Amino acid sequence: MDAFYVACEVRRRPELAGLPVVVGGYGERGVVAAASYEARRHGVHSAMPSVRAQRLCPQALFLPGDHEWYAEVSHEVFEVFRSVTPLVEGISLDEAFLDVTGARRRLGDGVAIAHHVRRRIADELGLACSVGVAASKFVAKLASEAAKPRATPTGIVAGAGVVEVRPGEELAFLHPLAVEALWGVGPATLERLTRLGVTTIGDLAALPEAVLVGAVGKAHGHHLHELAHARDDRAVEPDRAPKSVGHEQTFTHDLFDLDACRTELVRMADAVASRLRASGLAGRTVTLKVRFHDFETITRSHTLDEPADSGPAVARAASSLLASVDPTPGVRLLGVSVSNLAPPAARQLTLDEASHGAGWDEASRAVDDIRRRYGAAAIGPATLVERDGLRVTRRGAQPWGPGSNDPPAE
DNA sequence: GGTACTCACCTTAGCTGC
DNA sequence: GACCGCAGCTAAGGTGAG
Repeated sequence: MDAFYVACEVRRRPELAGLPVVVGGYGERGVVAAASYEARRHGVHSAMPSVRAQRLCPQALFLPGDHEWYAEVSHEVFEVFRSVTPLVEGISLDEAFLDVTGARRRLGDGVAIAHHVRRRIADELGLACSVGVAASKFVAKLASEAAKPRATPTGIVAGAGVVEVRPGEELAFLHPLAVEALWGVGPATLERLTRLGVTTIGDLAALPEAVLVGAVGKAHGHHLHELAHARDDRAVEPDRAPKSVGHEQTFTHDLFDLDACRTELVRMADAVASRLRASGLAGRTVTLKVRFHDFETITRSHTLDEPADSGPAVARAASSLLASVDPTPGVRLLGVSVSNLAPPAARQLTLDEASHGAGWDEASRAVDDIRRRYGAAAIGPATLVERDGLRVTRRGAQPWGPGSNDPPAE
């Protein structure tokens, strides 16, 4: 999808069309989640600190972002995808791979299907998207990038909408592209590749695999070598099970004492556990993430004997990990995640569990029920009520940094 | 000077059991 | 008993995508 979050905003507020619009966290620590092409003309792009975006484009309209609305629109988009083929692998709210092999008899070749999907999304949902057509996932992904509109300082250049890379033409398409266009080449890998004189995918393809492995590691090196030669046989996987569920939050002001940290952890653990139960999952490994004032980030993890899916059980594990952390330099971010996921075990409580509050299955179910009826903020851990009134973190409530729900006056 | 949030995957190191 | 190799697990950190 093209500038998806912005497009969602424009869909419900058509007067925003054609304006420089930025969706994201607005506070001092917020970042840009999406920018309209008009804002991109001024150099604004996603993941840029909002403060900088505002300097680059003072006339831009900053919107706080509404994750629930975007998820709703995304659901409609995916319904269109699934009406074309059941083989849809979602990458994010606004991107997906479609294996259309089985739909070709009904709808025509890949390019015809691409136009069909674009037309339906435009007509039925009022949204624009770009489609790449190719025999492998990563070439299709790069082709879709090539199909998108481009913002330049002088204006917005319309994209082709659909770009096809035919079998046999992959290398001619790939090799002139910058190496950082490849999936898996971020800032760290790019620097290592640059030191080897690699700037294009063609340069990468010319490099012996052993040299690449020496520079970026075995798995990564082999993977990049394969991609540079257009070898990618990964199938479209429609039902990928999640491997971890987590919550993290950057605070408007740093925290300096363990009690304050613990209160935040309880809130996050509660939110994570609630999502685990909603997915019918539980997890054995609890990981605490702490980012300090100077951006140094540490993680501490512990693997439990039994999978946990209750707020108190996750909070207890996270809190005991927190005990080894010195918060006095200032904590800007805390995170809790649960991995090693499996369906919750039906089990007998041990005496220790019963006395330490692991028997929360029934209570958790009741909490879920109340939240379904009365909303996420209707009930939560007592610690939070005592401390600062009940605030229950929902997924996406603070999506792009503190202050994201408090935009400047328009 | 300024860096969100969520998730996946890899690497390395240390430990344990055989 | 000490040591080796190996597999499997855990912990911690790093990297990357969207």
